[in-house]
Amino acid sequence: MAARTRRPMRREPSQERSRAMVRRILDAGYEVLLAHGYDRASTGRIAAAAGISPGSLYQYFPDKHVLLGEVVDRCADRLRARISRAFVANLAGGSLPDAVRGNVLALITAFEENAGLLRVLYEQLPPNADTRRADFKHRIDELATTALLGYLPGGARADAVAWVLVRTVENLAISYVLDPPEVDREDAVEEITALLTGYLATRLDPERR
Amino acid sequence: MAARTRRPMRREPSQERSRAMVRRILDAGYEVLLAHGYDRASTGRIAAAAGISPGSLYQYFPDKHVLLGEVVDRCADRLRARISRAFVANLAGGSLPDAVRGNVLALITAFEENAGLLRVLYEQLPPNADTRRADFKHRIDELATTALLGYLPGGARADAVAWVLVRTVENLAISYVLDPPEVDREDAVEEITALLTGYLATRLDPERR
Amino acid sequence: MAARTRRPMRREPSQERSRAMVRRILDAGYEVLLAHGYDRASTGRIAAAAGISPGSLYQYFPDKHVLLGEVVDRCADRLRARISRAFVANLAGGSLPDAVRGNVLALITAFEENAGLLRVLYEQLPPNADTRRADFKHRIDELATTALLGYLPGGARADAVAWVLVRTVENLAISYVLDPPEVDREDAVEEITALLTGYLATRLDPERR
Amino acid sequence: MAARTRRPMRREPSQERSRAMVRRILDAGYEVLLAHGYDRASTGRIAAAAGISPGSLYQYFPDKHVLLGEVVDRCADRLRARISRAFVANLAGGSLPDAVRGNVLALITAFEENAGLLRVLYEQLPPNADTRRADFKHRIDELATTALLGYLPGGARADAVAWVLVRTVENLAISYVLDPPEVDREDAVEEITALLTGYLATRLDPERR
DNA sequence: AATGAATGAGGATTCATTCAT
DNA sequence: AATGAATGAATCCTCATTCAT
Repeated sequence: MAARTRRPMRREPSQERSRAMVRRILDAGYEVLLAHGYDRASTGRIAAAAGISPGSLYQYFPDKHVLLGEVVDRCADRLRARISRAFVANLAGGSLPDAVRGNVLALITAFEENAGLLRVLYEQLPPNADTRRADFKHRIDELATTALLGYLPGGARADAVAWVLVRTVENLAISYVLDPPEVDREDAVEEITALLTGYLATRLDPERR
Repeated sequence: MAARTRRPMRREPSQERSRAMVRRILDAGYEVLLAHGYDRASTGRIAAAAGISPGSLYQYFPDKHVLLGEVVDRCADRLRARISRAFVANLAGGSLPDAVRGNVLALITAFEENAGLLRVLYEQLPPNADTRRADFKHRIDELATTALLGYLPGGARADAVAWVLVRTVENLAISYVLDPPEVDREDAVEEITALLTGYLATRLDPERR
Repeated sequence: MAARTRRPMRREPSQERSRAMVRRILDAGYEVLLAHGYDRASTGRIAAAAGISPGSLYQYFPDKHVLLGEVVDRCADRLRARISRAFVANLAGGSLPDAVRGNVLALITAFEENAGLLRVLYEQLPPNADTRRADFKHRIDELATTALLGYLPGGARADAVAWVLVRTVENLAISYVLDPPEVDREDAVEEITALLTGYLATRLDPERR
Repeated sequence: MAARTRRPMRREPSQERSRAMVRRILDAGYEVLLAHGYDRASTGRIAAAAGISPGSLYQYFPDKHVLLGEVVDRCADRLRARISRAFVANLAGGSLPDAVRGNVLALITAFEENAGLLRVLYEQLPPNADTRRADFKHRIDELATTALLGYLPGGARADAVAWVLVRTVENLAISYVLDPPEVDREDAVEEITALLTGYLATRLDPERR
């Protein structure tokens, strides 16, 4: 299977192998995280899931928390990428309500497709990794804030407005997915859209206020 | 094997005593939870905090998770009571914006005064107690929904509207407290109020729609 | 086997039991120390030797090093007691050479009878317990110094003289026991005696110098 | 199974290279031993210090203990050489007390300049290397014994006398360096000299006895 | 009812050693 | 000869739970 290099590897495929191993471990960590939850994600289980020996983990990560931290980072990055794509696909919409509806729908869908991951990120606490989750949130924030600031007038409260909008969409979408109400999906989307549209209309056209 | 108690228990109001003990243990659990976080909340520490022996915990709770579950329940109940009072105090407000602003402010304040508790409830996961947090949320929901349904016309989507409103206020208030944005408190309150008022206006007076 | 106390132990025999357990653990630690050496003295082995479970060690000692520290202390104390008795038995001797010879012999004998223990104390390093061994030495020092200062005039160098004497006897005795030379025991004792007697004679009677 | 080396090894002076490598490893071992102490002297750290891979150690040493054993041997040899030079420089002295004083001083100085090494040899136990330290001692013994036997009459107890003298000087010097008493250096040297001179005088001139 | 000592499985981490390349 | 990744046993310690008293 391996290349039959006669010379002692001048092009260091070890770099490659190492990265593959890290990937494998992170995948295993992710798997264990979803399957057992944060506190049951022991080094033993992760090693087993990665098909390696427990000691080998420490060749690639200094300790368990760093490892799990990177797992969570990867989760977050994936989710962010997914969301990013969703937003981009809906920015070009026509009327304001349509654009908003599209984005809300896209966000909910993105979350629904990653419910397990969302649950880990939002319900399984990395004990002292408040930071990490905050980081994740802030990264989504940035993304959405950037997208929204285009629509807003540069008024003094632009930050506050962006914060309200971003937190509202995100929280509602997450609430809808992680803690589903007994409400039709379409109705939910429609109401969220109305909520945001009304607010946005006010903020986009200050005179109406 | 049976207990070798000589005296037939003097008619002590054991029912009473038992309840007092449960209270004491739950208080200890709460204390430990706040002081050490969920995973460091060991039975030993809780027993010590309650001034009893670890074995005695099992006289009152079948295992650690049930115990901590009830602790979390009590936290939630306390918080709910606190919020309930806040709402009640602000329902009688005059104009719609004033009433909304009052409630938003009350909610944020209530959360701020219980930030530690909130952090435990929202950032420290009871490992498989997804249920529990959902329960907590739902109970707050009920409360607020009840309060809000009074304002809403009995249209088909009343539930959806209530859900949106409740989730929005609560999530925004929690976000503001647990993950404070760089936004003035007054600005935040004002924007949240605007968001909700605009939406409520639409929903309260269907004709405008 | 156990006492059939009907009342919940007003005279706390637990105190007693606890002390017995500590003794048992320390004995086990000593045993393991002699049998396997310091670095192989693992908590597991000690627990096994004590016939208890590893976790139980921590009911009585905060960690392994404290436990082993106390084991070493006990060794040292035993040895010191042994030596103390030996000295006392020989202090009443008649002529100076006889008294010295008696003490040298007593010390060597005491060490010979505790060679294993001596080996642990002098050849098995408690990694950071330099302190501990120094303590042990100093305690023997005190003992011997006290004994010797009686013979010395209160000259300025009394300390130096006592130090030389004590270190010399002790080190020679230990060297003889731990690292036996190819020299007759009697000859060794005789030479050590001569060494010390000559020096003492000089120091006890300054005029001769 | 056999090594698949294509070229017949170019006639490299492998013998030479091998010896150089062994030296490098032993130096690394010494360095690690001084820096981290015996139990922290892991193969990994030694390999790192030698700038080679852990696996390569096993090309030159069958296992860790042999490696460290040789490290200790080298330490001892170096120390012995140092001491040897010190003795030689002081043997030509005039009067007996002067010669003795010179040697005592030289020994203490030599030990002081190698206190770290001394500490490893005397306080850090090679777990079962009782042997090794004894070896070291015996080699110093030989040296000093040889030097001293010149002064001694060939009586039956020459060995015992030499043993007493050597052990006494060495132990006192080591005690002084590793476990410094609260005694002036000069006083200490003077007393040690007196101790030895008195004894030597007796033994060198049997008639006085 | 209460105790609290005892348990023992489980967890994170280290490290001497091996082996495919 | 050299590498260094992989191993896996061993180590220390924690903690939920039980049980004799």
